[in-house]
Formats: sequence, C-alpha cells, structure tokens
Amino acid sequence: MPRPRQALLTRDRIVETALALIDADGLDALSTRRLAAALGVRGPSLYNHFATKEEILDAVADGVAATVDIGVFDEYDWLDALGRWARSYRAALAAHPNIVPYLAQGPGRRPAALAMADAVYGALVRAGWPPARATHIGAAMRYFVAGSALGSFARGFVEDPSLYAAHPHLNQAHRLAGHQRSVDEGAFALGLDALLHGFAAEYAATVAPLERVGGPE
Amino acid sequence: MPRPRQALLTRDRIVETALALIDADGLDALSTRRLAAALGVRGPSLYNHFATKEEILDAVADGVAATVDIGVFDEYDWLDALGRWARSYRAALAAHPNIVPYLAQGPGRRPAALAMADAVYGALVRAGWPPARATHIGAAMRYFVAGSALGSFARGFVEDPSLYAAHPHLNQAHRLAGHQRSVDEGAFALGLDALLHGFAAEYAATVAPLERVGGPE
DNA sequence: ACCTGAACACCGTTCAAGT
DNA sequence: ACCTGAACACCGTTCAAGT
Repeated sequence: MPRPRQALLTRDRIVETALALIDADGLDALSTRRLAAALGVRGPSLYNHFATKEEILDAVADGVAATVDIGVFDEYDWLDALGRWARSYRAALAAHPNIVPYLAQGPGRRPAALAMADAVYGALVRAGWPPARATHIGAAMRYFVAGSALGSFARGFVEDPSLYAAHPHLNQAHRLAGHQRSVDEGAFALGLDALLHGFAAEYAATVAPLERVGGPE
Repeated sequence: MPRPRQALLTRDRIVETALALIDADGLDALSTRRLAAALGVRGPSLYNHFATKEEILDAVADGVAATVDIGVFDEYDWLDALGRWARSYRAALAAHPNIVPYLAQGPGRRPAALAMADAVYGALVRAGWPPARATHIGAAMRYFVAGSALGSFARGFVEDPSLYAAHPHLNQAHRLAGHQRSVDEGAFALGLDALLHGFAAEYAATVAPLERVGGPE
C-alpha cells in the first residue's frame, strides 16, 4: 500500500486500540502484529509512531491514569480530597484491570502518573504535613489502591469447589466469583476508611496544633 | 546425552533456578531456553517435569508464599496475628519483588497461597467476625501488602532530576531512590498501623459485645 | 513521511528418536 | 523415564524499498 494522503495511523488510534485489546484479551495477548492487524496495518508500521512496544504500553497506562480526578485537591480539604482521589483512582484502574500490573509498577516517566503524585504530595504538604510524612501517606494510599485493583481479591479464586475441600474455612470460596464486585467494594471501603481515620488521628495529634500557632495566616 | 542413571533435573532444582533468574534479571527475562541453559540442559527437557511455563511460575510464586509465617494465627490474638502475618508476608514479597506482579494476581490453585487465605479467614471467623467482614478484612490486608511489594513506591520514580522540573512538589523525587527502603518501610508501617487500628475499633464496637454474651464457652 | 515485505534473533511447545 | 534435535507458529524489531 502506498502512502495515503492522510496517515492511516495516529498515536491516539494506536493507544485506543491497544487498550481495547488489552481489556478484551489481557496484557499477554497484545502483540505488535495483532495490534497492527486490528488497525488494518502491518506490524512494523507501528514503529513510525512509537519507538518500542513498551512506549505503547506506557501511553496506554498513562491514558488510564489521566482519567483520575486530581482536581479534588484544589477543591476539598486534604482528608476529603484524599478519599475522593482514592475512589476515583480505584474506579479508573478497575475499569481496565488487565493493565494494572503494568501501571502499578510505578509512575516511571509517564506524565499523568507524575502529575498525580505531584498533586497528592503537594496537597499534603500544603496542609502542613512534614514532607517525609506526606511521602508516606501518598505511598500507603498508592499501595492500597493499586493492590485493590491488581487482580481483584475475588477474581483471584478459581471457580472449582473441589479445590477448597482441603481448606476448611474456604469452603465457600468458589462462591466469591458470584458476588465479586460487592466483596471488592466492601473491602475497599473498609480499608480506605481505616486508612483515612488513621491519618486524621495523627494529623489532629501532631500537625493541627502547629498549624494553629505557626501556620500561614 | 543419554539418560543418566540419575535424572539431571528435579522440580525443586528447576524452581530454585527459575527464582534466582527472576530475582537477577526480572520476570520478562525468564525464558524456557534460558532457564534450561542455566540448568545445563535444553529447553524441551523442562517439559518432562512441568506441563507449561506457567506451571513453573506458579511453583516459584507458591515457594515464595510458603515462606510466609501463618503459624502466628495459632499463637496470637487475631489482631496481633494479623500484624505479624502482614509483616512476614511483606518481607517474603520484598525479598523477591520481580515475581510479585505474577503472585499478586490472586491465589489461583497454588496450595501455599490457599493455605494462607484459609488461615487468615479462619482466624478472623474464630475471633467472632461475621464471615462477610472476615473476607473484607483479609482482602483489604492483601490489597495493602501486595500493593506495598508491587514495585516499591520509591523504585517507581526514575532517577532523572530533569523529569521533575515540571512538577513543583516533586523536585526531590529523584532522591527517593537513595533512601528507598526507609520510605517504603515508613509508609508500610504507617498504613498497617492505620488498618489495624481501624479493625480494632470496629471489633470493639460490633463484635466484642456479642462475644461476651453469646460466644463459645 | 509513512507503510511494506523480508529478515533477524528470539519465544513456548510438540514430537519422534534415542538410551 | 528423561533428555535430545528438529520443527511449528509465534514474538519484537530493523531496514531497505516503495510512494
């Protein structure tokens, strides 16, 4: 095929299609040849738009991260914002669970992931948290949210009753798949609540007193 | 090479060597041919001992899970045991971070992973937690521990100062790599503490009163 | 500038052949 | 029973050739 007057591919089309394939068939099933075929093109064509397959995955992951609402840090109190951000973050990841193992490894050089880390850390420092503590809180939240999206708890159990015969307490485990969403949502709400209460208690004990005497205005 | 009087390979040797290669070079770098070469053998030989590469990875992951101390649930109060288990679990994963993305997807059919889920759930139910709540607590703990080991927070930042110029609050982020361990340990301790306090508070409010009147003995 | 076929060094896995 | 070479259908990526 000769060069058409308008390019067949754009970075955006490649990223969209890659995400759709990952959602449908899993991360391992995405190959450059299959992705190209879905785009009506041959494998090597992708290399006119991305240097490596990893760059494509980075763009997919950052596209997902970009849907997380970080505006909350400008609109709400640090604690309220933290909870809203965590729920938005989890929703973004849960919508595309197959990319989570890749995305959850860290922000790397991905702009949306870095902007998110910046927003969280900035809001906590602005609220008066010491920098080291702000880092800890941001990290702990990321652990929890990433873990909650990384292969949902319920999905991790195989639907095979015989498998659980040897584990007395797990004899209902194969039923988890049935109410997967409610288990994962209940566990997420429980853990998030505990984390936020814990941070609030520490804030009241250590940061708030200082804010009252030495804080800005 | 003819069949030696004693087999060149055993499942244990294969799993040990696979873990060593994963630790050294990452999950993606493990191929059946490279693993076989490290064992002094050719690729197809592995298929006399494992049906697929995935089975090898399952055995590697379960070997790591088997080092987690679940005896604590027989020796300590549920809350104390939960904290000890979480620390042991995290230590096991942090010792082999490259297998975590695979392992953290769920227990699947892996015996040590299932035994661990069974022990946690059993201890919580024994302590009087309603079954649904026990599931939530176990899941929330797994989210946090898996997330904390999955690509440490600090390692996730690239060591390139120029990258953080655009993010005002992250201008120290490239230094995270320097004190990676202490950041991750501080964040883990903070989050674990918050989670355990949260569970203890709910227990005191909802379970303990019932235990006193209607519990066993 | 951007898409192509051919080619490279790799994969996981199967299988008949050896002992 | 267990290791082998040869082979299969696949990978990610490079590159010269086309327009």
